[in-house]
Amino acid sequence: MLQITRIKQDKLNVINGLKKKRFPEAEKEIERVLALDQQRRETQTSLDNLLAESNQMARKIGQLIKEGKSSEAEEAKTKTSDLKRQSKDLREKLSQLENQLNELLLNIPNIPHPDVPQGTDAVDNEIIYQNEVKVDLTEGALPHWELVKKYDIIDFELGNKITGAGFPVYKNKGARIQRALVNFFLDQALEAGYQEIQPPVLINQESGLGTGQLPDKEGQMYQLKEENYYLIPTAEVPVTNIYRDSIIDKKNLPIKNVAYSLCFRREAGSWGSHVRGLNRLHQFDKVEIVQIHTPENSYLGFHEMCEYVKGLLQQLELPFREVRLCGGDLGFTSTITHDMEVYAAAQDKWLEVSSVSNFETYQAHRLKLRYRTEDKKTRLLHTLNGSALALPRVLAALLENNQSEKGVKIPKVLIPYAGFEWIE
RNA sequence: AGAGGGUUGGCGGAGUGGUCGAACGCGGCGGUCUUGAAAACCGUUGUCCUUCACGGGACCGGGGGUUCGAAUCCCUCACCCUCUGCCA
Repeated sequence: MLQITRIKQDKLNVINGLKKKRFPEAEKEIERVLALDQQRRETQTSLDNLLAESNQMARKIGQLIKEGKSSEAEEAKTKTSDLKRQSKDLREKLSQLENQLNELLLNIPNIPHPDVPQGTDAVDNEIIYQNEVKVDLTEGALPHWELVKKYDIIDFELGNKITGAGFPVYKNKGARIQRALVNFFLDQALEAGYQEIQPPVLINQESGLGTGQLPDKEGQMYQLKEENYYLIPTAEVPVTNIYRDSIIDKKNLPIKNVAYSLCFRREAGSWGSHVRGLNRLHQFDKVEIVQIHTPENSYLGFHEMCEYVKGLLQQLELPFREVRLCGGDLGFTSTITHDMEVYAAAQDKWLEVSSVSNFETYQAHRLKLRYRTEDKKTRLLHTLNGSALALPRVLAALLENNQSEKGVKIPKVLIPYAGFEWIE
């Protein structure tokens, strides 16, 4: 959520930023916010004055009763009834204004960083890095959805039977390679100084609001109506919400957390014939990294995270590129996002396996996540997160790129984790 | 799931209608003392809104109500604890 003070002080840049993000009617919405805020403050002032008067009267009445002057007290009581009615009205008006303002702000996205390129969709994204790894596919190479059948390691039909589309069953070396990937990713993160967290996979509404999945992505999350809980779409939500409503001691910064979790996404509307096999699932495994920084340091953290993720892909010997998302493709809550895409050779597609973002104060404002400055003031922190990594597409690329007549070769770093060198 | 008890500041813990934003203890911060530290002693110590400022206002789990006045009374929701039930 954007801060009103920022909108006031930096209106033009905010509007331009929203336009870059292709937010419709930016000027109009911002003017509405400012007008509502003006009204809100005026109402608050009148209410405060009224309450101040009431408080004074109440104190006076108490005094009179103590002194035994009951008739004077009664007289004063009748006077206050009018104040009471007025303050009740104002209170209602104020909370209405606050709700309206909140509603409006909740639906205004974050402002992109100046480095974010203009553009409307993925076509306008900027490729800022691509590594040197090349793939030599043998004749008759298969896409991963064929390979998993051939080696009997992932069963999509079985998943359909048990649950439905997008809930695959991992079997044999398929299950073991999953476990290997998770452990490899977690160990790497620990080595890089991340603290490991195992969060709940169900979250309440407040947590969803805190990181901005609500109200923006309500339809994308599975919901437990009975309890009003949501299945997490990413560990970002529970992990970042650990720090909701807190003032962090500066000496504990930066915070670096890593969490492995299952992720659940309805992917409503985005299911189609072009998404096959592991390319898009309703349930998948992901290791997520989260960092919390002071505003001064958050871009150091951002770049560190990008480099870290690239290091993982390099170790897995996968061809990948780093893509800076353009304004139109940028997520609702993000200031800047770099996607890491691996090349899956058999289907000849780049697959997103990680998304590293800096949210600056956008989440922190909703989360009330602050730290104390030298002069003892509280100030919003910056939150960041990234996948490190999401498993299915990494696996898809590994299978497709490393296949040969002999089978699928496991990358060196994973062999100690997997306990085998080939899927055959 | 049923019955009962509870939720107060960073923590512990008073407070059951009238200067209570809240005693007291611990912790934190500043100081005195000390070569330094500890101990002792003195002072200080919540968040948010509003105002250029003085100041004003809100917050004692969340929401609502009673009252001139609520941390204190009532309703409701959430959570925690104990016992019973169920269960990996």
